[in-house]
Amino acid sequence: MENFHHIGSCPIRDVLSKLGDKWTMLIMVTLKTNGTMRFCDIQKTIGDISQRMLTVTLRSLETDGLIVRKVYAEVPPRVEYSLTETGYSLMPHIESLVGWALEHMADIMERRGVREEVRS
Amino acid sequence: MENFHHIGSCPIRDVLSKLGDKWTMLIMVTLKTNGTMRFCDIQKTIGDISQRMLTVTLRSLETDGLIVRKVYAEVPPRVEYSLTETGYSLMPHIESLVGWALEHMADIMERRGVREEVRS
DNA sequence: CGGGATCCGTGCCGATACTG
DNA sequence: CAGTATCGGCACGGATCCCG
Repeated sequence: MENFHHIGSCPIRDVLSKLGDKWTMLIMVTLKTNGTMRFCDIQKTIGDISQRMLTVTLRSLETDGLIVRKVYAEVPPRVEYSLTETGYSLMPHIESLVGWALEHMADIMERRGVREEVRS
Repeated sequence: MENFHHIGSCPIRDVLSKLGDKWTMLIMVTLKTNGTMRFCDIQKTIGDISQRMLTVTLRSLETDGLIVRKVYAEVPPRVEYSLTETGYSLMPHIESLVGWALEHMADIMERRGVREEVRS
């Protein structure tokens, strides 16, 4: 853990720019939990993701080699997504982070004041 | 690791909304590496963070109880920041994620094509 | 069913100027 | 030194329409 930043590339910036967006982690956790899934099922599981963002994020994950996209030549079309080995190797670290969140997020929310209300 | 999402709060969304922004993790890693630091030193270490974003992010981290802010009644003013116990407890999980990034980011960058060039 | 293309609002963040 | 205040760009992401 050196002082990476400031020169070329920084692993913190890299990992955050890839996985720090609104939907990437949610999709990967969903795929890890449910295994291979179809486009529509992922969308229904997450619930409030738009078609556009699901497509965009899936494409990005596929490009990065974290998920695989498998198209079946049928009508109606069927496309299935699943984690790659690399994608799978990321999950323990995420779960570790989620574990921390489950322990401390209640306190953090309380400090910050829950008077932000519903807002949505 | 259940299907948290869609109802009330989701630990993934929580943790990402708190730590997923551009500077939070960088500041925490900096503080973990260097220990107690002054405002100006943090800024110089990170290099390209603006005064505004450093202030805003530090305040947010303080509110969440991840760092402590200690003001000394001197002239010129001196303010020191350091990780709290809670903040410290987060770092191993981050380092674990950074470790993963160091192993796989090169491949990911290669896949994505480094033809995005410099851009900055 | 599983997208692609387009338009557009919001909010993050940077730049700048000023202060105790 | 360590901020606060204000303005504004621009990218992220939502809504909508269309297609094979």
